[in-house]
Amino acid sequence: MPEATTIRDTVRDTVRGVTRSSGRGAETRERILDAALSSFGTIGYDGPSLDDLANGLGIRKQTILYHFVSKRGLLGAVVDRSAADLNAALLEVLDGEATDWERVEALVRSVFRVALEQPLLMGLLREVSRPGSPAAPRLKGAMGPLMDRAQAWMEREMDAGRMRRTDAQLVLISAYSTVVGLATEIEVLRAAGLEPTMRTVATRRRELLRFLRASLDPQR
Amino acid sequence: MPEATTIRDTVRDTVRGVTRSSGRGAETRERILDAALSSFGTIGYDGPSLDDLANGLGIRKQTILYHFVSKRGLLGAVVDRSAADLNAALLEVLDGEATDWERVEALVRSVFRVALEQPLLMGLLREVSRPGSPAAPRLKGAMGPLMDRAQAWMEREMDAGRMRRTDAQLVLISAYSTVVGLATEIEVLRAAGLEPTMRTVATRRRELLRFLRASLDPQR
DNA sequence: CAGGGTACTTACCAGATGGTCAGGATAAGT
DNA sequence: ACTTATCCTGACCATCTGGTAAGTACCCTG
Repeated sequence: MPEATTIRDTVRDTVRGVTRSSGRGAETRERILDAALSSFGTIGYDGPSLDDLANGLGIRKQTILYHFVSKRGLLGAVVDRSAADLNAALLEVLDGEATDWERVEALVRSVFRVALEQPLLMGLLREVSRPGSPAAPRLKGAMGPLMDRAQAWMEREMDAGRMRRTDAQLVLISAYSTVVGLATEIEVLRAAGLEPTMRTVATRRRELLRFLRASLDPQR
Repeated sequence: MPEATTIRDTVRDTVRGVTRSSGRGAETRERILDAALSSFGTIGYDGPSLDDLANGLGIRKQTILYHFVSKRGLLGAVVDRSAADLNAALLEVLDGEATDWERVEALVRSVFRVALEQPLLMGLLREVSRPGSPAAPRLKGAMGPLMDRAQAWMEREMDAGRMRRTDAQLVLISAYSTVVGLATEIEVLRAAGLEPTMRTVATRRRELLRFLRASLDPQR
């Protein structure tokens, strides 16, 4: 049975990885997740073999499979953990007291802060944005609710006239692409032999804010 | 000898693919290149196996290897052909009569036109921008001269005071990232179920032009 | 018609990869 | 001391993958 392995095992694969999350071997588990995030985020899901990952950790591949059942299970766990990090950063802002345009600015700054602190996470995002990526649905599931919430909030703001009326989803996607593109840009800079400076990032952030302002701000 | 296969066979692999380029089987060759561009540009170099590609074409995998010697040779040929397309579009502008800022605008429009007409090519660019991609050096070799020329031209303009003085390379990379990011954005839009509209592209182009203007235009 | 180059194929293979299975070690509970 | 659950490992395997070897069919040219 070489086919029909798309939805079924995506579900099955993570039953164990999710439920049992603390105990003696939790440390190893985290180390595996860190290494996987690093590798998946840079060279992609198919980049490292389980043996590669295991060797890098001084561990046998079977240990990885013990913790995550399958390679896709590992990917799922990595995506889940990273999405949780992003969600936490964004929820903090969404639950904060900033209002209207301030809140948009705060959201953007928050995302860019995460991008700077955890470039690997951005790499994973970019990787996951690829068409064929097996993690795409997983990420959609993990980040979807937040996106829906953001979209709903924006539409409420629009209804109240505090935000110019446009397609909220389109704006969100555009913003998302900018952030993911930032990861790409950093990689390209590195490939060209230039260390990414703070200036690059700041420029992009300014651009994104300007774009959002142009799309959303009711005055002007 | 499992290692040491980076530079040597990149060179060797394409000897045949490049030299013999017309004849009876040239049609098959082009069909293979088309399919490879499409697959590499969407799901990456490791995405399709040679069997996948061959099956999609109703051909045996050995036929592909006959024409391109190895899978990397195929990738090299795809990158070369795509880079040639891009080069042609850009050279047309560079050799044109537009001057100063007009020329920058013409270049940007030219690139975006190519991006719209050949989205697959953009996909390949994005794919190639990934850190581990085996095609990165190849693209660098194929596009490098043009980039150098553009950079030299920009620096001449700067010396002549017709262009504000900044790091030409940085500006080029930024522009490149924007274009590649556009490809990503289109993919994300598709993944979200939205057909990419002309509006998205136009917005991005306007942003890029504004960015370039802000970076380069001596007045303002 | 002999000979050689071109285009393509069948048969086959060595290595890598994800994954299974049957343990072994250690600490905790009874 | 015996059991049990957790964590980890060695041995093994089925499959897939890029690649090689050895043809076959079809021209064209002498």
